[in-house]
Amino acid sequence: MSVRVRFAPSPTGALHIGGVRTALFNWLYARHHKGVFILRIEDTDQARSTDESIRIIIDGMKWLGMDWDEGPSVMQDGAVKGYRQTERMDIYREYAERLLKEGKAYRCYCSPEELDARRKEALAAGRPPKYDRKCLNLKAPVPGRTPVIRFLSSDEGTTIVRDLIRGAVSFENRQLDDLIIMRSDGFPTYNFAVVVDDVTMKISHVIRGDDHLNNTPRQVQIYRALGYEPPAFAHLPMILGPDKTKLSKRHGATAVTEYVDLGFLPEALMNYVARLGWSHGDQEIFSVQELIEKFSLENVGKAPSVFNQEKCIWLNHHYIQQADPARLAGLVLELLKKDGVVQEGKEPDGAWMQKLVRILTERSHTLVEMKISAFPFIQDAITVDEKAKTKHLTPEVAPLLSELAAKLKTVEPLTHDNIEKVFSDIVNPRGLKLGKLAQPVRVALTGGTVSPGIFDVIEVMGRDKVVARIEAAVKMIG
RNA sequence: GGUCCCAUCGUCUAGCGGCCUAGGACGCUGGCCUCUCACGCCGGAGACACGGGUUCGAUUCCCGUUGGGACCA
Repeated sequence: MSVRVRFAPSPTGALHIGGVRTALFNWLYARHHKGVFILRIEDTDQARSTDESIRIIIDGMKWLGMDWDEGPSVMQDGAVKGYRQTERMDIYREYAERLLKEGKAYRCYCSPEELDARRKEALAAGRPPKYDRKCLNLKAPVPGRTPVIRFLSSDEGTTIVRDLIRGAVSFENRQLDDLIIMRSDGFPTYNFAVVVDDVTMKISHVIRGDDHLNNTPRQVQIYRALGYEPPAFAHLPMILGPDKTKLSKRHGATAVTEYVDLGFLPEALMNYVARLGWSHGDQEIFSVQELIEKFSLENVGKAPSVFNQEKCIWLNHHYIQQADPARLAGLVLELLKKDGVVQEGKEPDGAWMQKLVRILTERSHTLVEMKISAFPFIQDAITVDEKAKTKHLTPEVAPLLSELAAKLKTVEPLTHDNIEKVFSDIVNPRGLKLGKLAQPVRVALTGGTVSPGIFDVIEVMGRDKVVARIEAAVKMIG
């Protein structure tokens, strides 16, 4: 059986982590089985759906490197065409008509108020608040009312959902009432639209969040009523926030765009999200290729998992170490431009940017950290931290700094090893430890007490800035 | 409230009856390295929710309790 899977988000806002995980597992499953991955937009909630949201979802997936074989296209003017439910209205109507004709669905004219009243009544009488099928055997339309269409569900026996992750989950049919499949405004309801979509798109495996597990028996019944065998289901456990409730905005960053802004690399986020609910022995680090090779629904767990940003940062650090310096240089440069630290057209030399990035990589957990560490190298002026100044820029180091500045003026070439020699020549005769000179110089050059190795700093910062800043520090001491 | 799902260190997880005095990773922590901060390396604390079964033997199977979650209302 050929694999056809889909990711079907509602375009009502950002692409959040939960959505990414669902998309990722579908994508990995498709790529692993050399199947087809479809992106489909569930925009029947017209009031909340926007093209802007679709574009955000598309951008997010592209950023992560998830490509799809079938899906909507973004036009020149930003409009989104294809693979969206609002373009498929007549298909839903057609299928609903069919059920109606076959006596598997019926029109219902009950108003929301009436339904509500009867529900309360039932509740008060201790009966389950199910729809009472008042309209089931209606002979003629009720004048002045637009009907909804209800699915006639069976009220005996059980419906078994065969789930690749949960096993067989059974539901008593009498618990399920005759759900509305078409609203009075002519729009299909979620449970009906998904089934019609999945049937017409020949979806083989429905991989989605387990918040849909309870909807599944109804959908299974609709599949059968329509004359199709249901696809294979795989309900993924939820991703929770640190307080173990469903991950949401109040838990901090939940949208992919936020992870971009926080300075994450897409491969780090992908690796992290893949390991949420899925594992492959003890392995933590997976390239995209490995994920595709090793991914299997059998190794997806059942328990929900908490999103842990610390671990995601650790992975990001790992991938920053692995990344090509040219790529990192480009990304950091973008951030510097966004901050206005670098002006358009006045970009530093590319080779130099790479040199800079190389000395910053080791201690950067995010691109944003890297960008901040780059400031002293890029900006003309630095601000010297007061505490660092009083601690390290003391009168007794002034002569050492002066001597250093003088010597650095003539060292040729200005390389790590040569600089190290200069430091030794100043420090050794006096019986001082290197740190005695290195820390003050660090403060003089960067304004703070944290930086890459001081010889690297000097080499990359360049003679002019270095000498000027050391001399300025000497003056500062007075 | 009804239905359904879930339950191993703080977190992500390995474990698919004996290999478990429960392994790895993040985080935390002690040390080493060291020009600062990191990185790296070595070590440490830290979990099978509880109670019944089944079995020669349960983290692993079954039932219940408790606790979480989701959906429907």
